[in-house]
Amino acid sequence: MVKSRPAPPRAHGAAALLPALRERIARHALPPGAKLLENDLAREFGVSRAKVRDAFGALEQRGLIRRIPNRGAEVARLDLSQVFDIYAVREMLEGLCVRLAVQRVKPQAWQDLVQLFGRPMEAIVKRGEFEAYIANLDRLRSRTLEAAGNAVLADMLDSINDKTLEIQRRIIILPGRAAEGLQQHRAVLAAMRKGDALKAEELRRVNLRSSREYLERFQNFVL
Amino acid sequence: MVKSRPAPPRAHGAAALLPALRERIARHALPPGAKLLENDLAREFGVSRAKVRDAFGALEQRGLIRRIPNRGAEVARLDLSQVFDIYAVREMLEGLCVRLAVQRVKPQAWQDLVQLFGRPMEAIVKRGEFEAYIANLDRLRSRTLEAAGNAVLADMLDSINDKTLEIQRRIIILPGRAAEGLQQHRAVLAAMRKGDALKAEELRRVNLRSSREYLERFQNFVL
DNA sequence: GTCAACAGAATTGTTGACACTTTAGTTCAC
DNA sequence: GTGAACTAAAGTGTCAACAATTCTGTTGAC
Repeated sequence: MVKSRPAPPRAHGAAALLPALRERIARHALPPGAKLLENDLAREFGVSRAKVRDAFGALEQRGLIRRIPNRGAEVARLDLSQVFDIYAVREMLEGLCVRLAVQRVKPQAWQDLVQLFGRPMEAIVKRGEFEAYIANLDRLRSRTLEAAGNAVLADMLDSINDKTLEIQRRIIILPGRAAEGLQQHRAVLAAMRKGDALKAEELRRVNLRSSREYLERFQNFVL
Repeated sequence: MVKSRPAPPRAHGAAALLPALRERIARHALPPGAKLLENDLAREFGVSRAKVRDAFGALEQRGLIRRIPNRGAEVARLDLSQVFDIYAVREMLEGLCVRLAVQRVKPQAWQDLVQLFGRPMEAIVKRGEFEAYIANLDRLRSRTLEAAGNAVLADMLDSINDKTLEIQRRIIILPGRAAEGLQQHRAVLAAMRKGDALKAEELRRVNLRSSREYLERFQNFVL
């Protein structure tokens, strides 16, 4: 057998290791159940096994991998009940995030997003350009998180996002979901633009419950 | 100098290390800013430095310690704004916890706690027995968490608790706080006993906002 | 053909030594 | 005395070798 030459990582070094693994797990480049071999990763990233081990520790803390003594590490599997648990928490935290954001910045700050979620996003949904749709959703999300100015909250939503990113992507491509989601996000943005923090919070929670219902209805397809 | 003989830990071994450090930090046995020396801890717990290092990694992930390269680890300091950030998140999550708990178990299940928070707790508050007061509060808390049956939520509240345990203790001993808190907890329990999940959630949030206000008013004393 | 026992390979877990950085203390010029 | 330069000590970061465990493929009895 020829000496295996794994695909070279974008960046070498210990600094790149942990983010790269998070990304791969979140995007299911490493699917649930995949085994992580210390030696392979050490070679691929050009770091010592000890560093890989450290990264595994961090990933385990975040609940992204599962380690069994003497038997190695594998990407954690999410069963449906765990996903619903996450949704319950996420609904509260995303709602809080929107409320804080509205309370902390002036309403005009959202004008560009209101416009982006008007005609441009409608066209994107009509053409089925899911990547662009998701990218704009992410822009809204990060703008809101930044405006909320709560590091603890940001941390928790980050951790949740790592675990459910791929599931969110699969929900968005379900029939009718993108269009329905867009309507809901517009409603949230309208409340934000008016400076109505409580209404924006409630509408964001409605949006997440709606997403949750799609998951419930199409669970066999998504998981 | 005589060979130092540190106070022996309750239990030896790697398994005891992480919980012990969490406990010491949460209770300010290791106060904010205290330096953590790898060698000392390794000797004290009878484990290798590598294990101590692993534990440090976990503590850092949880935000309990701060590590500066080549300069070691010290217990993280919480400034007031961070504590308020935590309170905002905690209000949402504890509220969710109570709501889920009420929705998942039959109302009679809370009867013993309703009684405990009647006369017995009133006497405890009157006599200023803060340790007993806190112990019963903790019983209510863990019962609710268990009934909620949401592991993700439990994890997050756990993490929050580690960071603010000592602050909570200092708030409780503020003048009038224990008595006021008891009234609020009784109201929550009454709603729980009636099976009114939404009302219980709202009352729990009221309780946390009230606690937050005490902190705001007495911040110079608490921090 | 099936299964248990065994041997070798692969993988993880642990340890100790060593290099690097920071801190504290000392010396010495002025 | 004061402060800069140097030295020693303490502590952290890194790595490679070794030990222990699990996995895999093979053999052989029935």
